[in-house]
Amino acid sequence: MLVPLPPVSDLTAHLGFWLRMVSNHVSHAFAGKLAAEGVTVAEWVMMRALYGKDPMPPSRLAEEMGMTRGAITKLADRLIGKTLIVRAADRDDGRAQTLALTPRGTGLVPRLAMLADRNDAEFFDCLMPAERTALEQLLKRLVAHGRITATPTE
Amino acid sequence: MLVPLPPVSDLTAHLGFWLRMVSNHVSHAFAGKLAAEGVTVAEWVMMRALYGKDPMPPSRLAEEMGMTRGAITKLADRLIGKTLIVRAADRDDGRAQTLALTPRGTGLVPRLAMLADRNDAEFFDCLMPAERTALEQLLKRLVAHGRITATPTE
DNA sequence: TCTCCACTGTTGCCTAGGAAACTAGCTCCG
DNA sequence: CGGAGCTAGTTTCCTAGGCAACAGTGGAGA
Repeated sequence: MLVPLPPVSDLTAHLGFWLRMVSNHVSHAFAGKLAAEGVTVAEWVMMRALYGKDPMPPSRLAEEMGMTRGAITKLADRLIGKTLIVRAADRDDGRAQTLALTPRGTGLVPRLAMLADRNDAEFFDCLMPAERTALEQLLKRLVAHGRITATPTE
Repeated sequence: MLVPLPPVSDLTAHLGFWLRMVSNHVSHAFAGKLAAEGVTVAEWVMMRALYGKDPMPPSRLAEEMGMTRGAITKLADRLIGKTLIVRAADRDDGRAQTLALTPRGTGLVPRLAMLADRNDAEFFDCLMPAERTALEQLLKRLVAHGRITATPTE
């Protein structure tokens, strides 16, 4: 005789499920737009982090982007290969490096920012202004409550 | 003489940014809890999809989970290696396979579902019931508007 | 000054998933 | 009934990131 299975909460019962579903989709769509410019989301985030700032050590980027230093090394290598950023030795500390946008990289950032604006509009313009605000406030509350710090890249 | 940089919208100006920030964090925390049971998020989603259902072809799982068939093959291989699911040849179609939970897999699903419940509570219990509802409605509206279908795993 | 330890960045090695080529079986149509 | 094309799943190659070991440099204390 068959024992009935214990009831199990549905996947869709979790807010985390819906959050991830929307987030994945929005990010994936954005990745597609960036790909047309030959850039990945992680590359965009790094370039945006460098834009308008002094040359920055990789360790700082690792912290801001929530990635390991190893991953930053490789990500930087790729951007250097595309001549979008440059790596330079730190003047004072023989161990340290700094990363900075090239002119070409600097010129690209505003174009990519436009794509980000457009992507956001594409998904969130269907909400009323008050709803957008409500969503933003809720998300920021969750960030604060969960002590969430890193810039998302994945 | 230095030309001032064009102003560029801040990363944090986008709802997609906050969405991803929270989503990543929630999922990462969940992944940590699952890891204690020796399971990944993708493995959990596959097991949950099989729970209480008839044996299912990989192609159907690929569709539901928003992954390629190739990825499903490998994911299934891993779960088979852990004796949590089994693969069987389809009775009628010589090409087709079916996947189904083993008794051990079936027994594990409720334990994992508890972890999912707990993870959701950890992040979202700080919201008032009305706020939870509001967030859920907004996310579901976005899903509907963006024609989003696949179960998120990444 | 020399030694030990901390810190910075880099380098394998490993995992996970996508894209596309490939195999095997099915189906339809001549 | 035989071949062309379709379909299901697998396999291969590639990318991206984490982890951990590593090398080189700096700094503090004996």
